[in-house]
Amino acid sequence: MARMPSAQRRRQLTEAAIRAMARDGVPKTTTRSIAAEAGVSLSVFHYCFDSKQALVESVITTLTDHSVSVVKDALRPRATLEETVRAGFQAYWDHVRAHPDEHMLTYELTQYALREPGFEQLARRQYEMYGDAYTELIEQLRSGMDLRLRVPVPVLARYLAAMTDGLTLNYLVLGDATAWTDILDTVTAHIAGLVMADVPATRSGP
Amino acid sequence: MARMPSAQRRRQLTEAAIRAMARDGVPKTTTRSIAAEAGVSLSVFHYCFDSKQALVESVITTLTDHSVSVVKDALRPRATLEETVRAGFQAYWDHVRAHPDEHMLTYELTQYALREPGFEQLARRQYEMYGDAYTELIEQLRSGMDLRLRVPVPVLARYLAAMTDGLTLNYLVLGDATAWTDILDTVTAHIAGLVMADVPATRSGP
DNA sequence: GTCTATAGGAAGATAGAC
DNA sequence: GTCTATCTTCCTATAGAC
Repeated sequence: MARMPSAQRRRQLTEAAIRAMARDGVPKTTTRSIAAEAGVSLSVFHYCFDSKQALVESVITTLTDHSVSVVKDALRPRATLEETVRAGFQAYWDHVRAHPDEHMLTYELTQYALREPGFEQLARRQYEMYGDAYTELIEQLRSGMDLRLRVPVPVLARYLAAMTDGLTLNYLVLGDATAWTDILDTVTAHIAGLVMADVPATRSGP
Repeated sequence: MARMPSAQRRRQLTEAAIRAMARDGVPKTTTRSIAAEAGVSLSVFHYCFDSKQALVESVITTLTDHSVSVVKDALRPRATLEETVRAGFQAYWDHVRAHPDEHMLTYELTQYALREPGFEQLARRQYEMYGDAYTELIEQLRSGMDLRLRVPVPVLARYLAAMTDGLTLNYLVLGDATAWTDILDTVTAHIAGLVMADVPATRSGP
Protein backbone atom coordinates (compact mmCIF):
# COMPACT_ATOMS: atom_id res chain seq x y z
CA MET A 1 0.00 0.00 0.00
CA ALA A 2 1.16 3.49 -0.84
CA ARG A 3 2.17 5.80 1.98
CA MET A 4 -0.12 8.68 2.61
CA PRO A 5 -0.27 11.67 4.95
CA SER A 6 -2.32 11.16 8.07
CA ALA A 7 -5.00 13.70 7.27
CA GLN A 8 -5.68 12.14 3.91
CA ARG A 9 -5.83 8.67 5.44
CA ARG A 10 -8.35 9.91 7.92
CA ARG A 11 -10.53 11.25 5.12
CA GLN A 12 -10.18 7.98 3.23
CA LEU A 13 -11.23 5.96 6.26
CA THR A 14 -14.09 8.32 7.07
CA GLU A 15 -15.52 7.99 3.57
CA ALA A 16 -15.08 4.24 3.61
CA ALA A 17 -16.93 4.16 6.93
CA ILE A 18 -19.80 6.17 5.46
CA ARG A 19 -20.11 3.72 2.57
CA ALA A 20 -19.99 0.70 4.86
CA MET A 21 -22.49 2.16 7.33
CA ALA A 22 -24.90 3.18 4.60
CA ARG A 23 -24.74 -0.34 3.22
CA ASP A 24 -24.75 -2.44 6.40
CA GLY A 25 -26.11 -0.17 9.12
CA VAL A 26 -24.21 1.40 11.98
CA PRO A 27 -24.26 -1.45 14.51
CA LYS A 28 -23.03 -4.03 11.99
CA THR A 29 -20.19 -1.87 10.74
CA THR A 30 -17.00 -2.92 12.52
CA THR A 31 -13.53 -1.49 12.49
CA ARG A 32 -12.51 -4.49 10.42
CA SER A 33 -15.17 -3.92 7.78
CA ILE A 34 -14.23 -0.24 7.55
CA ALA A 35 -10.58 -1.07 7.09
CA ALA A 36 -11.48 -3.63 4.43
CA GLU A 37 -13.72 -1.13 2.66
CA ALA A 38 -10.87 1.37 2.60
CA GLY A 39 -8.45 -1.30 1.44
CA VAL A 40 -6.10 -0.93 4.39
CA SER A 41 -5.21 -3.15 7.30
CA LEU A 42 -6.80 -2.92 10.70
CA SER A 43 -3.67 -1.44 12.23
CA VAL A 44 -3.74 1.50 9.83
CA PHE A 45 -7.15 2.25 11.21
CA HIS A 46 -5.84 2.43 14.77
CA TYR A 47 -2.86 4.42 13.63
CA CYS A 48 -5.17 7.15 12.34
CA PHE A 49 -7.89 6.99 14.97
CA ASP A 50 -7.46 6.35 18.67
CA SER A 51 -10.72 4.43 18.86
CA LYS A 52 -13.80 3.53 16.94
CA GLN A 53 -15.61 6.38 18.68
CA ALA A 54 -13.12 8.88 17.29
CA LEU A 55 -13.89 7.67 13.79
CA VAL A 56 -17.64 7.79 14.33
CA GLU A 57 -17.28 11.37 15.49
CA SER A 58 -15.50 12.17 12.24
CA VAL A 59 -18.26 10.38 10.30
CA ILE A 60 -21.02 12.30 12.05
CA THR A 61 -19.52 15.75 11.54
CA THR A 62 -18.69 14.98 7.91
CA LEU A 63 -22.13 13.65 7.12
CA THR A 64 -23.93 16.40 9.03
CA ASP A 65 -22.09 19.08 7.08
CA HIS A 66 -22.90 17.27 3.87
CA SER A 67 -26.60 16.86 4.70
CA VAL A 68 -26.89 20.49 5.67
CA SER A 69 -25.36 21.58 2.39
CA VAL A 70 -27.88 19.38 0.58
CA VAL A 71 -30.71 21.12 2.41
CA LYS A 72 -29.26 24.59 1.92
CA ASP A 73 -28.68 24.00 -1.77
CA ALA A 74 -32.20 22.68 -2.30
CA LEU A 75 -33.94 25.41 -0.33
CA ARG A 76 -32.31 28.46 -1.87
CA PRO A 77 -34.44 31.52 -2.65
CA ARG A 78 -35.96 31.75 -6.14
CA ALA A 79 -38.03 34.23 -8.10
CA THR A 80 -41.33 33.86 -6.26
CA LEU A 81 -42.27 32.45 -2.90
CA GLU A 82 -44.39 29.78 -4.50
CA GLU A 83 -41.53 28.73 -6.72
CA THR A 84 -39.10 28.71 -3.82
CA VAL A 85 -41.25 26.34 -1.84
CA ARG A 86 -42.14 24.05 -4.71
CA ALA A 87 -38.73 23.85 -6.37
CA GLY A 88 -37.02 23.63 -3.01
CA PHE A 89 -39.01 20.66 -1.88
CA GLN A 90 -38.69 19.05 -5.27
CA ALA A 91 -34.91 19.38 -5.21
CA TYR A 92 -34.69 18.08 -1.67
CA TRP A 93 -36.98 15.21 -2.50
CA ASP A 94 -35.04 14.24 -5.57
CA HIS A 95 -32.00 13.89 -3.36
CA VAL A 96 -33.83 11.72 -0.85
CA ARG A 97 -35.06 9.44 -3.61
CA ALA A 98 -31.64 9.24 -5.20
CA HIS A 99 -29.76 8.53 -1.96
CA PRO A 100 -32.13 6.88 0.52
CA ASP A 101 -29.33 4.98 2.26
CA GLU A 102 -27.47 8.18 3.00
CA HIS A 103 -30.54 9.76 4.59
CA MET A 104 -31.28 6.57 6.49
CA LEU A 105 -27.76 6.69 7.83
CA THR A 106 -28.19 10.20 9.19
CA TYR A 107 -31.12 8.97 11.30
CA GLU A 108 -29.10 6.05 12.59
CA LEU A 109 -26.19 8.26 13.49
CA THR A 110 -28.47 10.68 15.31
CA GLN A 111 -29.59 7.85 17.55
CA TYR A 112 -26.10 6.51 17.98
CA ALA A 113 -25.00 9.96 19.12
CA LEU A 114 -27.91 10.32 21.55
CA ARG A 115 -26.99 7.01 23.18
CA GLU A 116 -23.24 7.49 23.35
CA PRO A 117 -22.15 9.50 26.42
CA GLY A 118 -20.47 12.71 25.30
CA PHE A 119 -21.90 12.53 21.78
CA GLU A 120 -25.29 14.11 22.46
CA GLN A 121 -23.92 17.47 21.35
CA LEU A 122 -23.27 16.05 17.86
CA ALA A 123 -26.92 15.06 17.47
CA ARG A 124 -28.06 18.46 18.67
CA ARG A 125 -25.62 20.22 16.39
CA GLN A 126 -27.13 18.36 13.42
CA TYR A 127 -30.67 19.42 14.22
CA GLU A 128 -29.68 22.95 15.11
CA MET A 129 -27.98 23.31 11.75
CA TYR A 130 -31.12 22.19 9.96
CA GLY A 131 -33.04 24.83 11.85
CA ASP A 132 -30.39 27.40 10.98
CA ALA A 133 -30.67 26.53 7.29
CA TYR A 134 -34.39 27.24 7.36
CA THR A 135 -33.86 30.37 9.41
CA GLU A 136 -31.43 31.68 6.84
CA LEU A 137 -33.83 30.92 4.00
CA ILE A 138 -36.73 32.66 5.71
CA GLU A 139 -34.64 35.72 6.46
CA GLN A 140 -33.53 35.95 2.85
CA LEU A 141 -37.09 35.61 1.64
CA ARG A 142 -38.28 38.17 4.14
CA SER A 143 -35.78 40.79 3.11
CA GLY A 144 -36.52 40.19 -0.56
CA MET A 145 -40.31 40.00 -0.38
CA ASP A 146 -41.49 41.84 2.68
CA LEU A 147 -43.22 38.89 4.30
CA ARG A 148 -45.01 39.40 7.57
CA LEU A 149 -44.83 36.52 10.00
CA ARG A 150 -46.91 36.30 13.13
CA VAL A 151 -44.78 33.43 14.38
CA PRO A 152 -41.17 34.14 15.35
CA VAL A 153 -38.68 33.03 12.71
CA PRO A 154 -36.92 30.43 14.92
CA VAL A 155 -40.25 28.78 15.73
CA LEU A 156 -41.24 28.60 12.08
CA ALA A 157 -37.80 27.35 11.07
CA ARG A 158 -37.77 24.61 13.65
CA TYR A 159 -41.26 23.59 12.70
CA LEU A 160 -40.42 23.35 9.00
CA ALA A 161 -37.28 21.37 9.77
CA ALA A 162 -39.21 18.90 11.92
CA MET A 163 -41.89 18.49 9.29
CA THR A 164 -39.36 17.80 6.55
CA ASP A 165 -37.65 15.32 8.81
CA GLY A 166 -40.86 13.45 9.54
CA LEU A 167 -41.85 13.27 5.90
CA THR A 168 -38.43 11.96 4.98
CA LEU A 169 -38.51 9.23 7.59
CA ASN A 170 -42.04 8.29 6.60
CA TYR A 171 -40.93 7.94 2.99
CA LEU A 172 -37.91 5.85 3.96
CA VAL A 173 -40.14 3.44 5.88
CA LEU A 174 -43.23 3.21 3.72
CA GLY A 175 -41.66 3.89 0.35
CA ASP A 176 -43.18 5.52 -2.64
CA ALA A 177 -46.74 4.32 -2.44
CA THR A 178 -48.82 6.08 -5.07
CA ALA A 179 -50.03 8.56 -2.49
CA TRP A 180 -46.66 10.22 -2.20
CA THR A 181 -46.89 12.81 -4.96
CA ASP A 182 -50.22 13.89 -3.48
CA ILE A 183 -48.61 14.33 -0.10
CA LEU A 184 -45.89 16.47 -1.60
CA ASP A 185 -48.47 18.64 -3.34
CA THR A 186 -50.35 19.01 -0.09
CA VAL A 187 -47.33 19.91 1.93
CA THR A 188 -46.11 22.36 -0.70
CA ALA A 189 -49.37 24.27 -0.73
CA HIS A 190 -49.55 23.94 3.03
CA ILE A 191 -46.16 25.48 3.58
CA ALA A 192 -46.73 28.21 1.06
CA GLY A 193 -49.89 29.14 2.93
CA LEU A 194 -48.15 29.02 6.26
CA VAL A 195 -45.23 31.16 5.23
CA MET A 196 -47.31 33.65 3.33
CA ALA A 197 -50.31 34.37 5.46
CA ASP A 198 -49.21 32.52 8.52
CA VAL A 199 -51.68 31.04 10.93
CA PRO A 200 -53.62 32.80 13.66
CA ALA A 201 -53.15 31.30 17.09
CA THR A 202 -56.77 30.24 17.30
CA ARG A 203 -59.54 29.92 14.82
CA SER A 204 -63.01 28.42 14.94
CA GLY A 205 -65.87 27.23 12.76
CA PRO A 206 -65.72 26.62 9.00
CA MET B 1 -37.09 -19.38 40.46
CA ALA B 2 -40.72 -20.32 40.23
CA ARG B 3 -41.93 -22.29 37.28
CA MET B 4 -44.02 -20.45 34.82
CA PRO B 5 -45.91 -21.28 31.62
CA SER B 6 -44.01 -20.56 28.44
CA ALA B 7 -46.30 -17.81 27.18
CA GLN B 8 -45.99 -15.89 30.42
CA ARG B 9 -42.20 -16.29 30.41
CA ARG B 10 -42.14 -14.89 26.93
CA ARG B 11 -44.10 -11.85 28.06
CA GLN B 12 -41.80 -11.42 31.03
CA LEU B 13 -38.71 -11.54 28.84
CA THR B 14 -40.25 -9.22 26.26
CA GLU B 15 -41.02 -6.59 28.88
CA ALA B 16 -37.58 -6.94 30.40
CA ALA B 17 -36.09 -6.46 26.94
CA ILE B 18 -38.12 -3.29 26.44
CA ARG B 19 -36.85 -1.89 29.72
CA ALA B 20 -33.25 -2.81 28.94
CA MET B 21 -33.40 -1.43 25.41
CA ALA B 22 -35.02 1.81 26.50
CA ARG B 23 -32.27 2.24 29.06
CA ASP B 24 -29.19 1.09 27.11
CA GLY B 25 -30.19 1.31 23.46
CA VAL B 26 -30.87 -1.56 21.08
CA PRO B 27 -27.32 -2.40 19.96
CA LYS B 28 -25.96 -2.56 23.51
CA THR B 29 -28.75 -4.77 24.79
CA THR B 30 -27.54 -8.36 24.83
CA THR B 31 -29.29 -11.60 25.57
CA ARG B 32 -27.39 -11.67 28.83
CA SER B 33 -28.57 -8.23 29.91
CA ILE B 34 -32.15 -9.12 29.04
CA ALA B 35 -32.00 -12.33 31.03
CA ALA B 36 -30.48 -10.45 33.97
CA GLU B 37 -33.15 -7.74 33.74
CA ALA B 38 -35.83 -10.42 33.83
CA GLY B 39 -34.08 -12.17 36.70
CA VAL B 40 -33.69 -15.48 34.90
CA SER B 41 -30.70 -17.36 33.59
CA LEU B 42 -29.47 -17.15 30.04
CA SER B 43 -30.70 -20.66 29.30
CA VAL B 44 -34.25 -19.71 30.16
CA PHE B 45 -34.01 -17.11 27.46
CA HIS B 46 -33.04 -19.68 24.86
CA TYR B 47 -35.67 -22.04 26.13
CA CYS B 48 -38.38 -19.47 25.34
CA PHE B 49 -36.93 -17.92 22.19
CA ASP B 50 -35.08 -19.68 19.40
CA SER B 51 -32.84 -16.70 18.84
CA LYS B 52 -32.31 -13.08 19.73
CA GLN B 53 -34.09 -12.09 16.53
CA ALA B 54 -37.20 -13.96 17.64
CA LEU B 55 -37.26 -11.91 20.82
CA VAL B 56 -36.73 -8.64 18.98
CA GLU B 57 -39.67 -9.49 16.77
CA SER B 58 -41.77 -9.95 19.88
CA VAL B 59 -40.49 -6.64 21.25
CA ILE B 60 -41.33 -4.76 18.07
CA THR B 61 -44.88 -6.04 17.74
CA THR B 62 -45.55 -5.48 21.43
CA LEU B 63 -44.20 -1.95 21.42
CA THR B 64 -45.88 -1.02 18.13
CA ASP B 65 -49.25 -2.09 19.47
CA HIS B 66 -48.59 -0.11 22.62
CA SER B 67 -47.51 3.03 20.77
CA VAL B 68 -50.51 2.89 18.48
CA SER B 69 -52.84 2.62 21.45
CA VAL B 70 -51.13 5.68 22.93
CA VAL B 71 -51.78 7.62 19.74
CA LYS B 72 -55.34 6.39 19.40
CA ASP B 73 -56.13 7.21 22.98
CA ALA B 74 -54.69 10.70 22.70
CA LEU B 75 -56.33 11.53 19.40
CA ARG B 76 -59.89 10.53 20.18
CA PRO B 77 -62.76 12.72 18.96
CA ARG B 78 -64.02 15.42 21.34
CA ALA B 79 -66.75 18.01 21.40
CA THR B 80 -65.37 20.42 18.80
CA LEU B 81 -62.78 20.10 16.09
CA GLU B 82 -60.61 22.71 17.71
CA GLU B 83 -60.76 20.89 21.00
CA THR B 84 -60.01 17.56 19.36
CA VAL B 85 -56.85 18.86 17.79
CA ARG B 86 -55.65 20.80 20.79
CA ALA B 87 -56.44 18.25 23.47
CA GLY B 88 -55.26 15.42 21.27
CA PHE B 89 -51.87 16.94 20.69
CA GLN B 90 -51.60 17.91 24.32
CA ALA B 91 -52.32 14.36 25.46
CA TYR B 92 -49.89 12.88 22.97
CA TRP B 93 -47.25 15.38 23.95
CA ASP B 94 -47.67 14.73 27.62
CA HIS B 95 -46.93 11.11 26.91
CA VAL B 96 -43.81 11.92 24.91
CA ARG B 97 -42.52 14.14 27.70
CA ALA B 98 -43.29 11.54 30.34
CA HIS B 99 -41.73 8.62 28.45
CA PRO B 100 -39.04 9.94 26.12
CA ASP B 101 -36.99 6.74 26.29
CA GLU B 102 -39.91 4.67 25.14
CA HIS B 103 -40.46 6.90 22.11
CA MET B 104 -36.75 6.96 21.38
CA LEU B 105 -36.81 3.19 21.41
CA THR B 106 -39.53 3.00 18.80
CA TYR B 107 -37.31 4.99 16.41
CA GLU B 108 -34.39 2.70 17.09
CA LEU B 109 -36.48 -0.40 16.51
CA THR B 110 -37.82 1.00 13.25
CA GLN B 111 -34.28 1.29 11.98
CA TYR B 112 -33.30 -2.09 13.32
CA ALA B 113 -36.22 -3.61 11.45
CA LEU B 114 -35.37 -1.82 8.22
CA ARG B 115 -31.83 -3.17 8.35
CA GLU B 116 -32.64 -6.73 9.35
CA PRO B 117 -33.56 -8.92 6.36
CA GLY B 118 -37.13 -10.18 6.73
CA PHE B 119 -38.04 -7.53 9.31
CA GLU B 120 -38.87 -4.68 6.94
CA GLN B 121 -42.55 -5.60 7.14
CA LEU B 122 -42.53 -4.88 10.88
CA ALA B 123 -41.31 -1.33 10.31
CA ARG B 124 -43.92 -0.78 7.63
CA ARG B 125 -46.65 -2.24 9.80
CA GLN B 126 -45.77 0.28 12.51
CA TYR B 127 -46.06 3.27 10.21
CA GLU B 128 -49.16 1.94 8.49
CA MET B 129 -50.86 1.59 11.85
CA TYR B 130 -50.07 5.21 12.71
CA GLY B 131 -51.65 6.23 9.42
CA ASP B 132 -54.65 4.03 10.15
CA ALA B 133 -55.10 5.66 13.55
CA TYR B 134 -55.29 9.10 11.94
CA THR B 135 -57.56 7.77 9.19
CA GLU B 136 -59.95 6.44 11.78
CA LEU B 137 -59.96 9.73 13.66
CA ILE B 138 -60.62 11.75 10.53
CA GLU B 139 -63.46 9.48 9.49
CA GLN B 140 -65.07 9.77 12.90
CA LEU B 141 -64.75 13.54 12.82
CA ARG B 142 -66.10 13.69 9.32
CA SER B 143 -69.21 11.69 10.10
CA GLY B 144 -69.84 13.74 13.22
CA MET B 145 -69.14 17.20 11.82
CA ASP B 146 -69.65 17.10 8.07
CA LEU B 147 -66.14 18.19 7.16
CA ARG B 148 -65.26 18.63 3.54
CA LEU B 149 -61.75 17.61 2.58
CA ARG B 150 -60.21 18.39 -0.78
CA VAL B 151 -57.36 16.00 -0.07
CA PRO B 152 -58.12 12.27 0.12
CA VAL B 153 -58.31 10.98 3.67
CA PRO B 154 -55.33 8.57 3.34
CA VAL B 155 -53.11 11.40 2.09
CA LEU B 156 -54.10 13.68 4.93
CA ALA B 157 -53.71 10.88 7.48
CA ARG B 158 -50.25 9.97 6.29
CA TYR B 159 -49.23 13.59 6.26
CA LEU B 160 -50.40 14.17 9.82
CA ALA B 161 -48.67 11.01 10.98
CA ALA B 162 -45.39 12.06 9.37
CA MET B 163 -45.61 15.54 10.85
CA THR B 164 -46.23 14.21 14.34
CA ASP B 165 -43.34 11.84 13.91
CA GLY B 166 -40.96 14.59 12.84
CA LEU B 167 -41.96 16.86 15.69
CA THR B 168 -41.47 14.06 18.18
CA LEU B 169 -38.00 13.22 16.91
CA ASN B 170 -37.06 16.89 16.87
CA TYR B 171 -38.13 17.20 20.50
CA LEU B 172 -36.20 14.10 21.50
CA VAL B 173 -33.03 15.50 19.95
CA LEU B 174 -33.24 19.19 20.82
CA GLY B 175 -35.23 18.93 24.00
CA ASP B 176 -37.60 21.43 25.47
CA ALA B 177 -35.98 24.68 24.43
CA THR B 178 -38.27 27.53 25.34
CA ALA B 179 -39.55 27.64 21.77
CA TRP B 180 -41.39 24.40 22.11
CA THR B 181 -44.73 25.57 23.45
CA ASP B 182 -44.84 28.10 20.61
CA ILE B 183 -44.24 25.33 18.10
CA LEU B 184 -47.08 23.32 19.59
CA ASP B 185 -49.40 26.33 19.37
CA THR B 186 -48.39 26.86 15.77
CA VAL B 187 -48.87 23.27 14.78
CA THR B 188 -52.20 23.07 16.56
CA ALA B 189 -53.60 26.06 14.73
CA HIS B 190 -51.96 24.86 11.58
CA ILE B 191 -53.59 21.45 11.71
CA ALA B 192 -56.95 22.84 12.69
CA GLY B 193 -56.81 25.07 9.63
CA LEU B 194 -55.70 22.23 7.42
CA VAL B 195 -58.39 19.83 8.51
CA MET B 196 -61.15 22.42 8.45
CA ALA B 197 -60.66 24.39 5.32
CA ASP B 198 -58.06 22.20 3.76
CA VAL B 199 -55.54 23.54 1.33
CA PRO B 200 -56.02 24.34 -2.34
CA ALA B 201 -53.54 22.61 -4.62
CA THR B 202 -52.01 25.91 -5.68
CA ARG B 203 -52.23 29.43 -4.41
CA SER B 204 -50.41 32.63 -5.17
CA GLY B 205 -49.79 36.14 -3.87
CA PRO B 206 -50.40 37.36 -0.32
C1' DG C 1 -38.03 -26.48 33.61
C1' DT C 2 -33.98 -24.59 35.35
C1' DC C 3 -29.38 -24.56 36.16
C1' DT C 4 -23.80 -24.46 35.32
C1' DA C 5 -20.41 -24.87 32.07
C1' DT C 6 -18.59 -24.24 27.75
C1' DA C 7 -18.27 -24.22 22.84
C1' DG C 8 -17.25 -21.20 19.00
C1' DG C 9 -16.67 -16.95 17.08
C1' DA C 10 -16.19 -11.96 16.44
C1' DA C 11 -15.41 -7.64 18.39
C1' DG C 12 -11.92 -3.57 19.80
C1' DA C 13 -7.42 -2.74 20.64
C1' DT C 14 -2.22 -3.59 20.95
C1' DA C 15 2.77 -5.49 20.20
C1' DG C 16 6.48 -5.69 17.69
C1' DA C 17 8.75 -7.01 13.21
C1' DC C 18 9.80 -4.77 8.89
C1' DG D 1 3.83 4.02 8.21
C1' DT D 2 2.38 -0.43 7.43
C1' DC D 3 2.18 -5.06 8.23
C1' DT D 4 1.00 -9.89 10.72
C1' DA D 5 -0.04 -11.96 14.84
C1' DT D 6 -2.12 -11.84 19.17
C1' DC D 7 -4.47 -10.36 23.66
C1' DT D 8 -8.67 -9.74 25.96
C1' DT D 9 -13.31 -9.39 26.23
C1' DC D 10 -17.91 -10.15 25.16
C1' DC D 11 -21.31 -12.09 22.33
C1' DT D 12 -24.97 -15.96 20.79
C1' DA D 13 -26.04 -20.42 21.27
C1' DT D 14 -25.78 -25.26 22.95
C1' DA D 15 -24.86 -29.49 25.99
C1' DG D 16 -25.91 -31.91 29.62
C1' DA D 17 -26.43 -32.39 34.88
C1' DC D 18 -30.10 -31.89 38.22
